[in-house]
Amino acid sequence: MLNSYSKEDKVLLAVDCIIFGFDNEELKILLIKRDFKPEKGKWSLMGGFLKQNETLDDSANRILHTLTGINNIYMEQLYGFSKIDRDPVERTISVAYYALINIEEHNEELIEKYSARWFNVKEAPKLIFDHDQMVNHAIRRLRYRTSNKPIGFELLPEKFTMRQLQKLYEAILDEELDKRNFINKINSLDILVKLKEKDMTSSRKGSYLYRFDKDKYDKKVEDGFTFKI
Amino acid sequence: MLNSYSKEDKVLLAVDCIIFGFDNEELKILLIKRDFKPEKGKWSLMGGFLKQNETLDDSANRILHTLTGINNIYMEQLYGFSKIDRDPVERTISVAYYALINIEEHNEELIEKYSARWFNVKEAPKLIFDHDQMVNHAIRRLRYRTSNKPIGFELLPEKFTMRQLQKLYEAILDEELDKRNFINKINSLDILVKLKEKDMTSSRKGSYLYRFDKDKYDKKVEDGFTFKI
DNA sequence: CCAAAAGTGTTTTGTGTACACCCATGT
DNA sequence: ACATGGGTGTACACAAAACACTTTTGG
Repeated sequence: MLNSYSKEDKVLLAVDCIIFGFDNEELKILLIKRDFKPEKGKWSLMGGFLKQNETLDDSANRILHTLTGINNIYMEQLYGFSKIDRDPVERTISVAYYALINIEEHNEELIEKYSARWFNVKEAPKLIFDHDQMVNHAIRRLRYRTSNKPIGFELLPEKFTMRQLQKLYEAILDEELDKRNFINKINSLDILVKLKEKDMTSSRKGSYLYRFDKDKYDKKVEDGFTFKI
Repeated sequence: MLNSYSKEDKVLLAVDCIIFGFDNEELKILLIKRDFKPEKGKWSLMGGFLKQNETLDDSANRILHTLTGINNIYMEQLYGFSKIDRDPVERTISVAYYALINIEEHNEELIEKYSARWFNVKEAPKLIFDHDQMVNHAIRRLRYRTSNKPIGFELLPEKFTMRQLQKLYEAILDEELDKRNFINKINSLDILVKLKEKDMTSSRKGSYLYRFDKDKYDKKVEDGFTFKI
């Protein structure tokens, strides 16, 4: 009877999450201030250890929920980090995930409980272990993914203006985009619904609100459409 | 004193490798026939368990060397697979890697020792566990990567003809390409050296051999060049 | 002389990029 | 009336795609 690979080494497996948000101006990441050793008081990604009865996705979901109070967050597995001494306490392999949340939805109590704070990705402090490397990896992946999949909307409220969407892409890609070209491109994709409502907070004229039409997008994909910005 | 995360679960961490080769006609993968339980006699990816003193890359290199006898194989980490029951023997997380080798270089003895065989990716047998999923993942990544990095050459001998290179891209992308457009594109990249030698095996006229000029490519990249096919 | 693969340019089409003015409104 | 951001279309440049004939040479 074969019921274990008993002579093989077992290791600790951690999951660390790069949580992205967008405040209408800058791309941000949510970091926590460690209140435990090692590196107590330093900034870090939110993480945790994989449990025996969880998948990596389960674990990432649990960790994300713990810090934000939100379920069903958009997330994607990034990469496995395995340098021998990456965690000075004990050999730990970490699988990094990145997640996209609507920054308005986070739970203040939890943010306080974990001494968490949103940082502009360009002004984030140095992080513990190899977490900076994880963040860089996440940004690269985010740039690629948002250019080829309509996931940017995860960072916005359900209703948003064209200007917000453009600012979002500018923040992610870290480059300025031409307003007319951007709008033409988005409109040619034909996956947004223009609402009758206007957002009046940003100008006297007001700007129309849009909504991402997921059903329409899914149908177009079935017919061979590929999102590309 | 803090020297272990003692109450956390530890898990077995496997590394499984999708090994690609190219025989001038088709994209192939190297599979082994398991001579151990579970699933003895079934086809599988080559794999192994991560050891305490190895990184994931180390582990993948070791596994690749074990089967092929080759060192310094081009490889890239793909994804972590973690379904609870993916391995019926014991909870095992597997990190998949894909690797590219020149199919001529493999070691016959080792191939025999592990009952390995090259399969056309389109005609591969059903594999154990979630290995089919890993292979699909690897093919998608390979398509993306070969379109954006000059790694296809890893699958060819050092000297190769334009026809071989085109066939390689056709096999990877699983679509036919126009001969003139392909050659024009490759030439415009200006990263190959045309040799004086001809390959006389494929036609009476013979076709010129080329070599990838890595130094030239690296210099061009420094100057902002980006490979794109 | 013929079969088989190698080699070679031009035209058309589509996509990306650059660019400037009027509109609506609250104060 | 004016300041502020919102909204709109066209021309040009470049890259991708379509496309067919000539060359070489061993048998």
